[in-house]
Amino acid sequence: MVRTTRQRTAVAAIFDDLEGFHSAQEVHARLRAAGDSVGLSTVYRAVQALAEDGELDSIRTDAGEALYRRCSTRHHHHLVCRSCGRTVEVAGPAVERWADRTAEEHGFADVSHTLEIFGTCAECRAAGATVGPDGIVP
Amino acid sequence: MVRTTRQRTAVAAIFDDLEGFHSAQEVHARLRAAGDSVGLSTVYRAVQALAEDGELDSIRTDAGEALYRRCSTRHHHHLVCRSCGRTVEVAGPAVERWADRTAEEHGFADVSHTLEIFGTCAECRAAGATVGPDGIVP
DNA sequence: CCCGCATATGAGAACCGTTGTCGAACGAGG
DNA sequence: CCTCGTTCGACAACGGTTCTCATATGCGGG
Repeated sequence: MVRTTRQRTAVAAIFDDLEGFHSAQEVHARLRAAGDSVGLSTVYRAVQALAEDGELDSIRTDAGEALYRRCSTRHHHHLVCRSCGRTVEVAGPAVERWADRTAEEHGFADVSHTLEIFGTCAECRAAGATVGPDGIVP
Repeated sequence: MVRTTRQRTAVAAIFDDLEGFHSAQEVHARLRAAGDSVGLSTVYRAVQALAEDGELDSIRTDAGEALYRRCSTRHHHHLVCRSCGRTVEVAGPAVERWADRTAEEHGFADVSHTLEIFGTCAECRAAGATVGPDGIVP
């Protein structure tokens, strides 16, 4: 049986006030900062439980860190600046349809997908960030 | 300057004999088993270098482990079975164009993207893998 | 309203993939 | 060959995540 505890409620509440993706560690820090301290293990358990219940969406960074966010009803993706990290939410219904259709054509069901777009934003280019051909910032 | 050493050659060679995605640790174990021992750090460095040179493709599992495989020259994405890990390469020129155009509309340059599609393949469904709404296999 | 007990918590350790360190080995151009 | 900068590799360190286990606490039944 699943219990509704102070801690679980607190973790869920954090995501109500937050846009975008956040790590378990960040949630833990925010709770601690708010004086509503919750153990780190508990935060991990809570975000995992929420993700399993479909209340949170999760992605993994290149560094292998898991990030979560409130699952918005509208599905969208992220356009991320490699240099300053600024994020723009973009929606692409065509991409969704393409992904679902492609998967079904190969006999796959329960289809989901992850899509992230990376680039250098106008401001960072203007600021003279020299970027190599591989997008590596020296 | 980049040197061609026994170790780098050995790592690259491993991927010639292998289909699909494999972890650095697995490569290390295979080399060791073949008697052609290479240090673990070296394997990590080698796969990273190969990935940067575009010779290997990399993805990250849900568990945060990095997997690599020989990359075909054509840009493509992966359709991965959540249950058995089988991968299918899929190409979607429309998606590429959409991603580039969307990024440019927001003033981003040097655009790249990552896209992975997950689902349950026909065989795994037939094998009776009961899959929850979130794709969690019990 | 209270009990019993299964479930949840939390501090810390363990875990595991990955990355850093540094002296030794080695490849390539001279 | 020789020299020198690159690479190797054993090992330690790191960071995110998961496990452990004693303790605390919802919650349904009495």
